[in-house]
Amino acid sequence: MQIVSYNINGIRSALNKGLLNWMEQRKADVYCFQETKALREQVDHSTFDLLGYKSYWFSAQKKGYSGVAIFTRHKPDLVTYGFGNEVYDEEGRIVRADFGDLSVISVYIPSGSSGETRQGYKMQWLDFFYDYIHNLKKQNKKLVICGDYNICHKPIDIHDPVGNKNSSGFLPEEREWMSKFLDSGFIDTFRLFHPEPHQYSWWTYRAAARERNKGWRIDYCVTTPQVTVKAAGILQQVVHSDHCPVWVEAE
DNA sequence: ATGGTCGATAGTCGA
Repeated sequence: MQIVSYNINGIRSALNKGLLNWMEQRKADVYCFQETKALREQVDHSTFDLLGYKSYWFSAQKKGYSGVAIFTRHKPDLVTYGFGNEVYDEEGRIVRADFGDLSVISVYIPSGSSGETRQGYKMQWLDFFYDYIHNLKKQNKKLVICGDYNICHKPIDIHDPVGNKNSSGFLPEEREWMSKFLDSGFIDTFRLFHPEPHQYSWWTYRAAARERNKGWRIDYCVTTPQVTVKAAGILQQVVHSDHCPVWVEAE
């Protein structure tokens, strides 16, 4: 299965920029979207239907904010919306679809960029997410955890590691969490195939960052070792958002 | 230190 992860920064905006045409050409089996910023009923589904995609949405309680969705050409055996936790589910940040023994997750990890309060929330959220994934891993051995992690793991993953040493998304405690998470039995599939630098998935809209490739790699397709991973990549030329899509070919 | 740019929304707020 080809699985694409893409923070689309508002699905209605991305649709206006040609998201559907791109999906039709790409023909991925599963699209994991983050930051849909809409309710399911705010989007016209007729063209998605024609393309053969069904979608499963988990939106935030707050209008126009956050939200994740999975679009798939294959009918899932099971879909779960959120963690099943009242507090951590308010912002619509995780949805999961199971295809046979393969569990595919679309996750949008909180940003801490707006200040200390949100940074604190992010770190708490990360601890909760870690436990959720480890519990899930006991039952479902084959996990593909796609999404916007809002963390650059290593200096190679950011254009200016020195200048950003105090920036949310590249703080030591966030990078340590990412190391702890991966070391606990998960694979950053992109790095498995691509050791080269300057490979990013997000650029600020400010200061022409994207054309100068002043970016961050914060979007990941992470798997358990039980998943057979044939290839992985970043689609930097695809522009409907301040992020670009990342993908993995997984069985 | 500030502001630079977006999307969704109706205030500004969050990223």
